[in-house]
Amino acid sequence: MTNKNLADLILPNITKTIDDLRREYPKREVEGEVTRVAPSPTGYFHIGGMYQTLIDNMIARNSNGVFYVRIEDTDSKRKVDDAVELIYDTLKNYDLMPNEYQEKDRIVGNYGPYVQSERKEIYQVFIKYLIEIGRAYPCFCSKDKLDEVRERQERYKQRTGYYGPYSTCRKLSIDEAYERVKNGENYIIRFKSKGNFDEKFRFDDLVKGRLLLPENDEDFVIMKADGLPTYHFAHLVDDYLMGTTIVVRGEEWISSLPKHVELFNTFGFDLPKYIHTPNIMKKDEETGKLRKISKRKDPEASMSYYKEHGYPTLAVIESLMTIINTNYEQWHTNNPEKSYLDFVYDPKKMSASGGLYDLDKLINISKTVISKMTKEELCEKAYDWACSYNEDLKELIDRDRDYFMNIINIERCQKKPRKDIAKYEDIVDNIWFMYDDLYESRDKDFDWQVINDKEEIKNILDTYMDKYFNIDDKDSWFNGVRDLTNELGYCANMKEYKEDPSKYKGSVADISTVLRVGLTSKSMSPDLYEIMRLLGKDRILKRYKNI
RNA sequence: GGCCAGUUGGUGAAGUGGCUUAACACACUGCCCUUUCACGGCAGCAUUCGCGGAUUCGAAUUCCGCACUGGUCACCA
Repeated sequence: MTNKNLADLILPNITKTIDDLRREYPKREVEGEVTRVAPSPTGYFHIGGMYQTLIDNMIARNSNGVFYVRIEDTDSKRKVDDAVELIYDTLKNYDLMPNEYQEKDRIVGNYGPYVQSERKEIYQVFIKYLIEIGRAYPCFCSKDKLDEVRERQERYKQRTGYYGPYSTCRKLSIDEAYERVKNGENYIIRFKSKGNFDEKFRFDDLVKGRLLLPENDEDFVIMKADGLPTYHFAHLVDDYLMGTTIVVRGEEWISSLPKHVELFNTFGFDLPKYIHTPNIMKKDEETGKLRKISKRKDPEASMSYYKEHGYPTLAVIESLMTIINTNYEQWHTNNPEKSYLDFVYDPKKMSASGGLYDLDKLINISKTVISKMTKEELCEKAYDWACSYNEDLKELIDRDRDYFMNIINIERCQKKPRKDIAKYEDIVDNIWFMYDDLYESRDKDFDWQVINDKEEIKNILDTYMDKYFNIDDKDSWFNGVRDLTNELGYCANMKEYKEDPSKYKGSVADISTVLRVGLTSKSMSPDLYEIMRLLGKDRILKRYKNI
């Protein structure tokens, strides 16, 4: 009995060789880097995935290379329906569609299939070869037995794992292994390691720099009972065949790097370059400590969070850019008119430690992004969002699109536009008082600030309506306010007022506040004159009289 | 517990032996501008770079030890 016999027994249908596959997937002829993002279809798009996608995309674009998506669905237990759709929807939404991918039955690119479950035979060609040369073997150990061994290792403070003296099935003779497979015993395939844990090797990571890691000596699983490969093996086969030159993945993979290195070396394949990205951290509300952002505890870990709340995609991208490359913000302020697409990513400018994802920062960036949009652009985006997430806003825009645009346009067309909207979700709360029906139905807490006396408020509003009402143009309107201020014994000039406040009942600021609160019920609003102009005389008078 | 990595203000961070009295941005506070709020402008916010020791004329930067934080140790990726 030979290894060849064993390989044929385990994988009888595999007739292709690695050379055949090499001919089917020839070496790429691209000048730039080949990157990939490899999500698992678990029905969840993690912010860390978006972060990596951005990096992959930039590297490929900057170098004139290729960026592709590979769906890693070798874990049938975790697979979720429509998850692949969610991945591509998110990528499209952020305008990050790759050069090569596979969506439904459509394959774009020559290195597919880009879904791992459809590549089973390809992996098995490599696995069969390994069995033939005696570098892989079937393992019949049960889960229970493995657990027992691990417990014993822990008890005796040994390293856990299937290595050295613990790799029992490795010692089985070919004849015995052959018989047991033939008899229908359950098994998986393990890699036969030749490494020595006490020997270290150097490894250069593009972000982490030089690492010193122990060689792998574990006979880890490469093919599961369902015939699909484990991540480690799929990584080898796919990234070799698909010609990946830079692998971008989370730093949790560093500890399995020795396995990958041994695998690549065994086949004599060149190792890709690696970027191990730091984890995205968050401050825990309860303990006050930093921790990895969590799928279960933190809604903002999911990309759906940003969509639901109506953050512009550009704002999310830019906030991620600030933690991807520490010099991004500087670059952005120096090149305000350029798109983030023009930025050249540099792995050396990436922090090696975990970066904190700060929602406050996102809000600030988002306000700036929205303030730079034209009214048409904002209206369109807000409307798209409202169609799925906010009936009220959709209704307001449907009712009168121009009126809506006029409202959001207040203090927009100036060198430093107003920044009061961070997300589409905020819009209704910002403008409801511009609509009579909402103004009638909402609970209003008139926030009068300085002048609180009912009689005085009535006096101010009455005098204003009688004598000084004028919204023809901004100057005459303001002059009216000034005259009103003087007549009632307040100071119309802020400088004079500040020199000696005791000489006056108050200032033009106080009068303006009364006019603003009387009209909007809020002490904070965009430019008062613009609001008045949009509302028109009748509606203003009606509201003032009702107070 | 073994192995690997990280540790600079409230936060993201710049920093690779003297240009650092530690940049810049967010947050916060104050002032100014402004008819109010916001926007904007200015200023304040780490006497100090996790702790201890060593090297050096000189250390956030180099070396050693310790502490803490994170990652990993699956037929999950």
